[in-house]
Amino acid sequence: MNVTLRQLRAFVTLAKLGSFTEAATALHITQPTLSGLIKELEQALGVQIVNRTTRKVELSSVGKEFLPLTARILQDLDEALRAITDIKELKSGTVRVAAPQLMACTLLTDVVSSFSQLYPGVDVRLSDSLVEDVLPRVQGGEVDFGIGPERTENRDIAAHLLFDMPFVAVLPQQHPLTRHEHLTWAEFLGHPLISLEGEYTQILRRELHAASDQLNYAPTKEVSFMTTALSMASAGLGVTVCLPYARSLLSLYQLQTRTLSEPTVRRKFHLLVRKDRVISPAAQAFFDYLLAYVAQQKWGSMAQ
Amino acid sequence: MNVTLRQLRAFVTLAKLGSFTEAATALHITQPTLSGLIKELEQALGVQIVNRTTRKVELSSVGKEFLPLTARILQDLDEALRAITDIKELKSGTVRVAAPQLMACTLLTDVVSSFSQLYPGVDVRLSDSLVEDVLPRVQGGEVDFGIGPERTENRDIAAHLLFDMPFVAVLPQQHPLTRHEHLTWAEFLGHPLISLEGEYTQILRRELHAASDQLNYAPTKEVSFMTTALSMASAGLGVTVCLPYARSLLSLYQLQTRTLSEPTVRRKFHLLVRKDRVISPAAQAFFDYLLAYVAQQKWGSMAQ
DNA sequence: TGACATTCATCGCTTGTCCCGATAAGTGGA
DNA sequence: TCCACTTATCGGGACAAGCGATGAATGTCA
Repeated sequence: MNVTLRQLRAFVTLAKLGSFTEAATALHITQPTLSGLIKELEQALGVQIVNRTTRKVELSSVGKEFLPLTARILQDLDEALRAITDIKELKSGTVRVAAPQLMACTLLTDVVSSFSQLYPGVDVRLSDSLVEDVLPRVQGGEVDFGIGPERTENRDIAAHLLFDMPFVAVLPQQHPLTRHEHLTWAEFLGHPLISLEGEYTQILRRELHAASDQLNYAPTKEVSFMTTALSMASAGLGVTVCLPYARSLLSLYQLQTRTLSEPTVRRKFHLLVRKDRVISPAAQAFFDYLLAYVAQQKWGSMAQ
Repeated sequence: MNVTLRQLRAFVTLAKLGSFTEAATALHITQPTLSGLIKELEQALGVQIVNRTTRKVELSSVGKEFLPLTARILQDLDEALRAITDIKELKSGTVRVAAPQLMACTLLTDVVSSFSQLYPGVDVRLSDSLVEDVLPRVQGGEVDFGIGPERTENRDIAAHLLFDMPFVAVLPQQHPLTRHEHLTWAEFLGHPLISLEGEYTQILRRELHAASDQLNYAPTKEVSFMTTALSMASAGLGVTVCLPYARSLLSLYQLQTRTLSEPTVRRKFHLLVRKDRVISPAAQAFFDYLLAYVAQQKWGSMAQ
């Protein structure tokens, strides 16, 4: 016979109320059942812990030693369950998200700030990463999920489409091109161009070239981070292209955007989650919130 | 559905071993049973705590939070059970005994010292009391049991006979009476007598007088404690009577004892226990030990 | 690429045990 | 000595726990 939680609860309640009948009522069991539980507990312990006559119930000396120990155990258990409930109900918890630097400082900052108002107990940790670092961080379990552009299929990672949006032209205020409501790439590429080092530029150049031999995506300046590119554009050093999710930063720099067509070049971004992991309730909530947030944005109208 | 200890144990073991099959073996249950236990626990908590595929088992983020809490609870429970076992096996525990002062410093000191060698973990606390304070201390629950002379029947207190022994004469060395092997009260009472104040003397006088008009128990000195009386007798200030259980003290004072007859006056001492209480294993052990110790003494041969 | 080995999940079935109601037994008070 | 009240015991019915068999998923090796 083994000690059970029910027996311990019975014992503590009995000790507190000093009566089998009352304690049984409090525990929502019958008095014979409680009697049996205490008896079982005493058998399991091998010692009598309650001195009882039909008139009086009191703890034996062993029972007096045992009571605080059990009371503490039950209290700790309740606390543990409450901790879990808090996590479940998003009163506490942590979400770790890896996202490219530009997204971290624009879209995600917006989302995090409104999510945090809704769930003040949840700690959202943004890991602003290089694009190529997002996937490893998800795979390594450093973060609950990541956000990244399209990737080759990965066995371990599930990808949920977050958005699919077209590149827009980014122009300083008063730039001649701002006179046009819409731009074509051909019109746009005639101006000094700031772009990013690496894949970003190469893939874009390839796509444009594939659409038309005439289109030559040839940046005059290349920097590492889009924030730098935007800053430079704001200073009148050139034009650049980016995705409309960076809206908040664009307006901060007082930059204008225009849709770019012929061709329309789109980028998909995905939420990346490890398939073998169930993410925490907080992470799940943020995940859902992010999807809903993005869904209600009208990126199409971003060309202001 | 409620959380059970078995579920928690299953969870902790599973977390430690990282495999349902292994953990099930360790817990001496089958794998499907363990599977069910974890499922129940997750249902009870309302959250998934283990991410599992057929190839890998690992804790979810919630599970990682829950693990230390449950591990601690189980550890505390084990400790509590061990504490009870220790008490049961007399590796720890406390005995509180109330006894008259003379008995505390003689018989009981001897018993306690040999009992303590046998059960070093048990703490025996002697409460050396006035004879009339023993019973109240037992009744009030201050002590596990008491030792006292015969009393009127008491509803709440059970009395176990500890011993029944005759008064002996206590003589300084070289006292003229030591020449006799045995004494009669008539011979004895002819010498300067030291006795105790109160009931002790009065009852004795009454008993002797009832046996023979000739016997007049008339102390020349009265003190409060037998230890004082013995000390005075040792100094040659008179003779006194006491019960042979004080053997160790008598030999310390180098006092001689002689049996006293015509009449033989006896005193019973009892172990006094509250009827409504089950005493602790340590107290029970000491109780038994004391009875056995006394039983093997040959008080009759005390007249050296 | 496919068969195999391994591991966890699911499903009936049996066994046991848990709890309840009824009732007995014990105790203090009138 | 009876009554009121409290705990202990007992028998039966319902429920659940655990087992074995089986299914499903996944990594491995030929």
